[in-house]
Amino acid sequence: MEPSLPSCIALVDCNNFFVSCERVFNPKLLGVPTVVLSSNDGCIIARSEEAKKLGIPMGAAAFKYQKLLKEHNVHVYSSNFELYSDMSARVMNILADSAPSIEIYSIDEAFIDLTSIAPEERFAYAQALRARVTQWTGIPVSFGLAPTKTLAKVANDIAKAVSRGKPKPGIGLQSPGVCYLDTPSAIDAALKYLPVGDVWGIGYRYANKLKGYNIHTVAKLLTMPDEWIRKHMTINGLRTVWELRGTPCISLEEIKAPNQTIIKSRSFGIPVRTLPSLKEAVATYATIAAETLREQKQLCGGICVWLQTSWFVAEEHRYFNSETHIFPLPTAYTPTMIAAATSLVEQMYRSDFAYKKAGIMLVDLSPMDPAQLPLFIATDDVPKQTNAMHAVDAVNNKWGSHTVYFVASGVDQHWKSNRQLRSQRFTTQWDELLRV
DNA sequence: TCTGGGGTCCTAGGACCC
DNA sequence: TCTGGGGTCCTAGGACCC
Repeated sequence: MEPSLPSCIALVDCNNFFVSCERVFNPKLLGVPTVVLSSNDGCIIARSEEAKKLGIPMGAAAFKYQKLLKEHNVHVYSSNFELYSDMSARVMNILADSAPSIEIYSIDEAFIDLTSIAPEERFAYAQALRARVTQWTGIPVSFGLAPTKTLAKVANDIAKAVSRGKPKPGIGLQSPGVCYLDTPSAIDAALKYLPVGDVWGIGYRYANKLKGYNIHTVAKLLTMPDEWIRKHMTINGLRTVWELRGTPCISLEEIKAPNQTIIKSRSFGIPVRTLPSLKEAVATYATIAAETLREQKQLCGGICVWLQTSWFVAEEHRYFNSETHIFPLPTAYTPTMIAAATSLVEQMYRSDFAYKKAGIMLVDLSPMDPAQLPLFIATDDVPKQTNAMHAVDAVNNKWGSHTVYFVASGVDQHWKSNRQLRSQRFTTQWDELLRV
């Protein structure tokens, strides 16, 4: 008899999440090919099953598939992150209410720890929870259950295959959208022919490198000695391998660690050539970054700004530059950050380029409370600044973001990203509610 | 042949994830 | 014409300290 496994982690993954969100509010999209584009309508970042069957790859440049999309009447949407974030919160709340403990891993994925549930009840538990999420939110989800996070990812892929009508006979317990790798032999069977590149933690570079050593499947990878893995794939690769062998090395993080950096960057809807427009853009990014910073109750010690042209122009028309400003006093005060960001843009700006993108990064973050104050710098203004930002945030939270804003961000913002194909923000804006 | 030993901090580059 | 945005971690090497 096989011994019972010590731990059980479930990976819950929303199927084709952004497309599924659109479908909740627009049922005519059900069963027809549908895709969602990235910011600035650049890439295809979510595809319905029907769209995948047309051969549209993940991350494809939208303009390259224009013709195919039209020919097959594919429904195309700009991304609507306000909607997706809200739908994500609904899914996560249901999971958090039901599960013993949860780590929200990304906008469409969560790990939950089912170790405390009796092994013989876990499969039915997952089926019931899956049905509840779909019934309450309209979002289809998949559950993969296994002793470690990395194996739960593998199980989740099988669960999705079952949903598509392609079960893998003899590998653990399976039903549409649920797979439980419940025994060592089920795990062995799941890994036997699995390509190494399909494993969580092994990207295409490592997959190529492994191919060079004639290692194509996970089963083969697991025969390699620890020292070899450590040498060629660092400690992270070794953790992945141990996880595949059934030993948990990546723990469930129930409490999200504070960000170490905050990045805001966007491509422009049109090529931007003038300094004032670039300054407006980085002032806008500094403003929204500062909002995120204050939301997280953090201060930043520095700001890094970059400007760039498109990568897809002749080399002599390419330009990238970045500069960092260190604040003498860590801050979350928007005007200070706008001043620093726009002054860095002035330093880097060259009039002979067409800029495609700019961005800012807040670095050296520290907690707002208790703040580490310097000895030799006057801090008299800090309480006033804190109160002012508190008031601005309160107004914008109550009456909608951008109710009060800094004129440095520009008024018409003609450089803004394209997103003409965005659906309504059905769940977060009163004037965009679904009409029946 | 052999050139002291033990540390910290920073940065660039490379890897990964969604 | 048109190619996303936002994150984390590890390692090697150099600068610098006593």
